[in-house]
Amino acid sequence: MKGHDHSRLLNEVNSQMPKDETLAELAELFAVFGDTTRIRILWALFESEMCVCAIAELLHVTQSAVSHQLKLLRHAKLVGSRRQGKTVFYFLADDHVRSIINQGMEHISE
Amino acid sequence: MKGHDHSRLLNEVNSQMPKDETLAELAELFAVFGDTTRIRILWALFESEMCVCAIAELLHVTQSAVSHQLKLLRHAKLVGSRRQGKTVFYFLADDHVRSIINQGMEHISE
DNA sequence: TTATCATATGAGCAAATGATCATATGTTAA
DNA sequence: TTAACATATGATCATTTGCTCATATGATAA
Repeated sequence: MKGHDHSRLLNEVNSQMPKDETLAELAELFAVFGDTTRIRILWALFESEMCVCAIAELLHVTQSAVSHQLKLLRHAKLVGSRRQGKTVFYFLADDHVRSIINQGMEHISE
Repeated sequence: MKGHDHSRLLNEVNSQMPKDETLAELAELFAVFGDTTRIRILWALFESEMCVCAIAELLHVTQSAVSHQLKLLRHAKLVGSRRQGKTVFYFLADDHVRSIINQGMEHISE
């Protein structure tokens, strides 16, 4: 046998681990938070809903870039949108977004 | 002038935004959570501290891969380590890790 | 209808990322 | 000291990611 024995610990820990599929989903969710542009978009929406071009102006990035990132945020169900004439307004989907970001802020401010 | 006017909203939102540097730090933190291998490592450490080779065995990944990822987790201050003889034990650094992961789990289980 | 504004999206590219392999470092026992 | 084990790390490579450009779609007004 190679290395020392961990079988007892491994069994114990293994029995408490969620399915790999779940953990992959979780990682995917956090990956969405893991980009400066997207974090800045989310933070902007803390304050109020905004249309795409306002977000682009605010962050000094292309409309295209914002639109691409909003697509990701939508798929992760972190933001919702409503159309009003030509413009589309985006808003935070729910309060998990705030909670998660707040926890993150607490961690880095130490 | 191009597009419609947002100056009032932009000023309002802008005044509430943290520094770009802070937001970048935040994104970097979440990026660490944004990988399946690292999430699985963190989850394993929920249960108890573990040495590198035990983690590698548990997750069926190379010792090298685990070691590289642990380095990232250490730099993000998500895990700590202690040496005991030849083996190094890793453990969760604090409870923010649990809170953040739990919030994430809540979001995806809906 | 056409023109214009607002947003979405596909293609292409440069940069970042995660795994592997080989090797280095650190620790203990013989 | 040497041998064996445990961990760390540098180099390399394939994949992923985020941006830009060009263009498509959607909506309104003239």
